[in-house]
Amino acid sequence: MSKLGFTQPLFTVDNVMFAIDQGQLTVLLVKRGIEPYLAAWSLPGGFIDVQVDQDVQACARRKLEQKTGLTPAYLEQLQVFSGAQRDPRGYSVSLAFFALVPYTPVSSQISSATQASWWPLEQLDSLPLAFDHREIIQQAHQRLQQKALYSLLPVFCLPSTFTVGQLKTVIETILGREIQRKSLMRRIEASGMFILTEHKQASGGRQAQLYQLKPGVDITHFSRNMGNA
Amino acid sequence: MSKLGFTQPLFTVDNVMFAIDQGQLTVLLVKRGIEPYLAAWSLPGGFIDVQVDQDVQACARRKLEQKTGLTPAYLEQLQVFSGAQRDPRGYSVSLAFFALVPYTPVSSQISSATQASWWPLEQLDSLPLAFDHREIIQQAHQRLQQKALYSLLPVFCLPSTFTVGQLKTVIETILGREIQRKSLMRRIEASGMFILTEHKQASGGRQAQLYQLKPGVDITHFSRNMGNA
DNA sequence: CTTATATAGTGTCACTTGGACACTATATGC
DNA sequence: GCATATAGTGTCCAAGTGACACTATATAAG
Repeated sequence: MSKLGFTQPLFTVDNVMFAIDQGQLTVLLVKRGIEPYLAAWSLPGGFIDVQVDQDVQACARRKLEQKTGLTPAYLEQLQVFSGAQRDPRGYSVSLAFFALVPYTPVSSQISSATQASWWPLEQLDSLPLAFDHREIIQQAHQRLQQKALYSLLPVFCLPSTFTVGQLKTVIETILGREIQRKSLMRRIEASGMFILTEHKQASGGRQAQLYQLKPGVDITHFSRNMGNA
Repeated sequence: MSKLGFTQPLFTVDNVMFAIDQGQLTVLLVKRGIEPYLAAWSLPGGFIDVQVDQDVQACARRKLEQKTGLTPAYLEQLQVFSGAQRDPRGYSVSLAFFALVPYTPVSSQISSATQASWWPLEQLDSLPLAFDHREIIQQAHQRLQQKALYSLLPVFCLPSTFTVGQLKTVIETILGREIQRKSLMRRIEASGMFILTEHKQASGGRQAQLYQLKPGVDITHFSRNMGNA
């Protein structure tokens, strides 16, 4: 049995927070202000503060708040990325989180020197990213796409009241292809997750019903995947 | 930005390894030889050795090998359990793994003083367990049941060649209810994951076709759940 | 006011895949 | 041979999604 006093790895937390902006799936990144990877873009995260953070989830929320000023609408563990090589400072273990939020501009509301910004996934190829963050983002993206097939998780990319059309667009952006409005409406009703409100107009056309998440409901997992996948 | 030198949490790895023995879903536990929770049963795991373990996955395998003499047929990350209270030695972050293996007796092959043993899930209620390991086991059990609904992952609880009847029994044990043999056969064929061999007899009856996992195949994820769930 | 058009929502049928269950196939033991 | 036990197939039904036509209601142009 191991005793205390062993060399421990560096434990950190990273957040992959997604939002939809102008029909594009975007991820929140911060520009690093210190070595290593100085001035490279990276996932908002950092070391846990055992005095402050009740658990790793709380740590993830705090890091997001501090580095970007945003609070995730949805947050779950993704997976651990680890190894001796991934961080030049030493053996590193990083727990990546996967988060969703309605799009909110972020450029000016951060007090610290670090710069935060939303980046469309499509533009990441040409962006210098720190550590193995490119791979982490890719894993998170896959998870998001998977969940969009068997749940309505993408609602967390929308404001508290939204229309079916908006949700359809968000899901299509995440999946990268079109889905049937009819199928989506069937799921919205079958899930029982939502309540109705008044009306609202969209760009020229019939007014759309506004939906709202019932407080405290769990996300329904459907027994079949959507989108013939 | 955090600097090095911060107090780091204790990072550990735990394994929830399942097998089927005599029609019962069992989990592999070891009796603790040190404080805290001396003499309580616990998940095989421990501290990472940054000199030896290439990553957390390798650490999990090493711990299983050292403490139980077994090598998992399947191993994946479950999730992190963390907090200031879960370990009296200090703020603790534990990455739990979820593992499957064909049942193998384990009592005598361990060299160390720690004692390892398979425990049926049904008997855990009356067993004193260390830390929050009861909750971790429960989470792993849920994950296993979920995966059994949309994949043939339970094959990793069987020897390298097996019959449809055996797989059916394993899945039924995991789910705690019966499934249709016909449905299972449809999935086995549709997955393309298996190849055939000769024959084999079961207790009085027609000989059953023996199947074998194709080397290097990925586990198929079906687009619908099985077992009307 | 009428009409074109754009978006919201419904009706309906086909297709896919699991559930149910009867039926056939092949082994063992009496 | 016959009973029985397990293996495997044939077939119909049920549930949920895809496709797509059709209806409903808003705005804008003439």
